[in-house]
Order: sequence, then structure tokens, then C-alpha cells
Amino acid sequence: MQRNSSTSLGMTEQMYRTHHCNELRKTDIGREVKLAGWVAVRRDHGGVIFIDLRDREGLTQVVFRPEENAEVAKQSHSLRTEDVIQVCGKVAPRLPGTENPKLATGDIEVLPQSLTILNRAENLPFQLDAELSNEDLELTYRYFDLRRPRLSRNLQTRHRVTQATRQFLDSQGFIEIETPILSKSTPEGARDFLVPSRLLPTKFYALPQAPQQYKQLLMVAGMEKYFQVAKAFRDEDMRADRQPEFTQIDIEASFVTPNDIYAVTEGMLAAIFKAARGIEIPTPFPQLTYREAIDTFGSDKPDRRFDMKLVDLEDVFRDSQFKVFQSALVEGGVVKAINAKNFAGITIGQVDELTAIAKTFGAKGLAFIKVENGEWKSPIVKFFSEAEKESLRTKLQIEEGDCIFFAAGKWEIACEVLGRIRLRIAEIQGLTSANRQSGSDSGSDLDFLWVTDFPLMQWSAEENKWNAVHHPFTRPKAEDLELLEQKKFGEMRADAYDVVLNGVEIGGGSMRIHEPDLQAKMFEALGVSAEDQQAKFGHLLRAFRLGAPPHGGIALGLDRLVMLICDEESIRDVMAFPKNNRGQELMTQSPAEVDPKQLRELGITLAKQKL
RNA sequence: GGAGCCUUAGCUCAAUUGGUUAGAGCGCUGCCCUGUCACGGCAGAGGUUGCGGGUUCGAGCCCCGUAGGCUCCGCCA
Repeated sequence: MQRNSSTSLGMTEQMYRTHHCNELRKTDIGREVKLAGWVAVRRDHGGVIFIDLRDREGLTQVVFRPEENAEVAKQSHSLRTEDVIQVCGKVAPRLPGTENPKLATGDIEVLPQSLTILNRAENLPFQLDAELSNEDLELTYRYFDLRRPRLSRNLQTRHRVTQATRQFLDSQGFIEIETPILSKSTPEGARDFLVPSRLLPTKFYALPQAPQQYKQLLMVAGMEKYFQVAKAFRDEDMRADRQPEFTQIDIEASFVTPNDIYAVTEGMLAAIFKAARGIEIPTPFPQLTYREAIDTFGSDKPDRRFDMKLVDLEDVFRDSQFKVFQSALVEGGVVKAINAKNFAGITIGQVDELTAIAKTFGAKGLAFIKVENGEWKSPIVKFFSEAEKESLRTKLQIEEGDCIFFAAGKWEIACEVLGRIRLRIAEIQGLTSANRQSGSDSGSDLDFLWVTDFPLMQWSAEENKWNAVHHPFTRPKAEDLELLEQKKFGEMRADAYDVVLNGVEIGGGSMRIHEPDLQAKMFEALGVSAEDQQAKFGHLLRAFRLGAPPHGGIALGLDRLVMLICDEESIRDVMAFPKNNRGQELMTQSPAEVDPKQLRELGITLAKQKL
């Protein structure tokens, strides 16, 4: 390393820096300081040269002037973006009129007596001061991309979130316990990542989809209150908001009811938002049942930041001449509609798009009425009687400029179709984006709620069996237990709940089954044979016979939570080293082929590659 | 497993109905510039338009195939 030429800094001489780049203020004027960091921008005027020096905390302007120090100024002309440098010099006030109010350090600048180039940067793969659309390039140079202040700040926010989580849960008596990453494959749920065992050839570990069984066994162990910032792994196809490995805040407690879990979760989220955004969020959160959520918003994770609720029109069309609606009702279905305010100006392209969405989710088409110049413009309105029209006007509060969308059919499908249409219209109209004002972060853009009473099981036509909606350890609601005996599985509700923020599911959990007999009945209902129960879940059933306490818990998706806190669109922007759409980590090029010797040791032979 | 969209300079993008030598900004190289903060000015380098085939007098543009990317459906207890 090049020796520092300055000798006048006394006790600070051996340090790389005395301050970070977002620290110096007017009150520091006259101080001798050392700063180290990256050259964010250089503005070379031929004579004077300005450098914005960046570290993870912020920017400080460094000014090289020939009349101050000709040698150092000459050296400074060689600086290029992203060189790593150290400067030693004096804090000076900026010339009157040249202060920069956009920078926290904008009142001052540093006049160096020395410049040490700690490392040069070659030509950059891309520019950090411009947005990039080529995500593969960013991920390949992730260590470089992370120098962007936005991403750096996101990772710092993530740290604050996990710290607040640990501090809060510790204060509530929860104990952080690590559970194995090398664990066992389970039949239900997502596809597992497998890890071959060398010591036990032919056998495989599975990476956990969640620490679910371990945390329940910790309750049997009498730990009473457990939590973990846990990695989880699911080998499913990717989406924009999905990663094969992700992080959960995993919580489980004994002798609790759903209300206890709600209170802990609300307290924890309050602590997190206080720590990460400095705001108080109102608790307790409102609650909706699953049935109400679907009925009113067409989603089990409703975004309530805007209205446009689903309105039931059974009363209107029960005896209608319009057969499409009338027959849907006769067949036990529903007719529902939403009123999109100020959307009568919808374009043909938008109609086509919304119709395509409706068809994707099972509708045959999408009927609508535009209200323009006092006229109802619609292909279907001619089938409506005057009484029906008047009833619609009242129920949907129809006014000039509105656009009404209808769905008819089975309850789940009609609701989901309108729910999706509702979200897309809100997106088009910008109903969800405007909110966070600069400078005044009140948290008024945040809408938390609980969705409760989820169905316990769902019929899978493809597999010809019942599947657990949450997971097979979920406790049925006590009042629905007799439905289990009657095998009315579809009508059973679970003591299960999701916590939703701004239309995003950020967590979910349930009360668990702690009785071995009930658990066996559940497995039976889910089509797990007696042999499989013993082979796959014998440990759990045995554990439940040794005094298992009533227990329940919740898991929150840390990545999504931090994404929302940071106002980001993608969880990749709050992860240090995310994987791309094909599950590749492009920086290290994983996954990769392995040495044949490693395969031999594992007793693995590769099948011929598909051509 | 399925559908839609995309691929032009290092990066972000443009290129009339198919028509001469494929342009711009940023970055890069060289020169100039003493108060900028996205500094400015002058000059320059940089392209097999993802790849393969077809139609045409002529293809970045049209057609077929293929690779890669993005988004969505299925899937994600």
C-alpha cells in the first residue's frame, strides 16, 4: 500500500478514515479528516476537479485545486469512476451559492492535502448512475450492482428488520433455535431439493420447504416459544416474486390461541416498521374471513387501499330475461359486478386485455357497461328490464363516467375473475402507487389485515384426492370437527390465518393438531396410507403420544416484507445474491457440473442428456 | 407442461409502406476547460442487427425454425 504523504494528522495517521461519507457538516469546518471510498462522479474542469466520494453511508464532495496543492491536483486528473481512494485534508465551507441542498453533506467539501489511490477500476460493465434493464448482466456483476445506493440501502434496511425481529421476539420470551438444513423429504407440498448422502448410498436428504415439523417437535420438547430467521427451499418454477431459496421469520408457541399469534405478529410488525421506517402502525389489524375476502374483493389477499368492491346481484337477476345471468343463478352460481369509477374512457385494447384476464381465470367472457353522456353503452344492456336497470343503478351507485364489469358463474370463479379485473383496473388507474409522499412517511400507505378461517382441504381433480390448503398439520376449527367424521371435507374450515399487507400475503400460519388420533385422521382424509404415515411422519405421531402441548404459529416471508418496506417491486432487490428465472446464480455460475469423482463417491450415474 | 411479448454499439434506445454508408444519448479514447454537482466543448473509436434458413431486385423490418431473456397460467402444503 502506498504510504500516506500527510504527517500532520497525529493519532489518526494509521487509520484509513476518520469519518464516513455522510458525516461531515458545517460544524466540522476546519477539521483535518481522512475519507475513503469509491469515486462516484468526477467533474474535471481542467483546473479545479470535483470528486463525489461514495461509501455505503453517502456522498462527500472532494475538491482538488491546483493553488491548494499542485501535486495532488495533478494526480487527481487520473481518477476514474469507481476507483477506490483515500483522501486526507481539511473540511472547508463551500463557496457561497454553491452549496448543494440535495446532499446531506452539501454545505461542506474536503480539500485534500494528499490522495492515495487504493485501487483502480477498469472499464465498467455498466454504469451505476443509470437504470439497467438487462438483469442477467446485473446479476453477473452483482457485487458491483450492489454499490448502487438504492440496493445498499435495501440490504441495510433488511438488517434493521431482522435485528428488530430478534429484539422484539426476545423481549417476548421467544428463543431463537436453528433447525437442520439437511433434512427429510415429505410427500405433501412443493418439490424438494435433494442432497445425496455419501455415507448412506442410495439415500437423500431434502432441503426444508419450511422448518414446519422441527418447530412443532420443539413444542413437544417443551421450548414453548421458538423463532428462527430461517432459510427455506422449494424447487418450483420461478416467478418475478419467487426464489428457490428464501427467508422466513418462523414462529411457534405452545398454549396459544390464534389471538395470541395475532398479538405477537402485530407487535413484531410494529417493531419492524418502527425500526425500518420510523412509523407507528395501527394495531390490532382488522380481520376478514376467507369467505368475506373472496366475496368482497375476489381475493384471499385483498388490496383494500382502493374500493371497487364486488357487489352481489342475485336479487336483481334471479328472474331475469337475460339467460346468461339467470341460468348461472339457477345452477347455484352467482352474478357479481364491480364499478370502476371514471373508467368509461376504457380503450378497445384495454377491453381486450381485461377479457383475456377473465378468460385466463375461467370466465367465458367479460360483460361491461360504459356510462357516457348519460347513456349506458353495452352489448348486454338491451336484455335488462327497466326495473333491473334501476336496481343496478342503486346497488352499484352508477354515475356518469363509470364502467361496470360483470361476472356470472360458480362463486369461486366469478369472484376471482372480478378480483383480478379489479386489480388490473387499479393498476391502470394508478390507485395504488401515488401514496408515499417524500419527507412525510406517515405509514398511511400501509393496509394490514388478517384473513381467517381458510378452508382446510381442497379437492384436486388432477390427483383425484383432497389436499391440505395450508399443510397437513393444520387444525380444523373445533366446530367443524364433526364434518371430518361425515367426510364433508370441502366444508371444513381451518384455524388458519394469513397476514396481508397491501394485497400481498406476507405471512400465514395456523393452530396445529397435537393429538395423534386426529393427525392420523387428517392424513387418512388426505390419502396418506397407514404405511406412509409411519414411514414419513412416524416420528411426529410418536412425539404426539408423549405429551404434546396445544400449539400454533406463523411464518412471515422476510423477502416480501422487506420488499414492501423498501417500496421495491421485486424480492430480488432486497436479496444480496438472488437467482435468475432459471434458478441460476450468474455471478458464481451455479448450478454447475461437478467432477466425475464427486459423482462416483455419491454412487450417482448421470442419465444421458436429452438432445 | 402451456401462452404472450422481447433480442440492433459496452449500456439505454431509435431507424417511414421492405430501399443508398444502421443513428442518438451515456460510457470509452484523445484534446480543451478553475466552482461543478447528470459539469461543459471539440474530435475519434466502437455493429456479421442473437443464430440458421426462406421470400424478394433488395430484409434490422416479412415468413419458418432455433437459442436466450421477460411476464403470466399450471405449479408454489
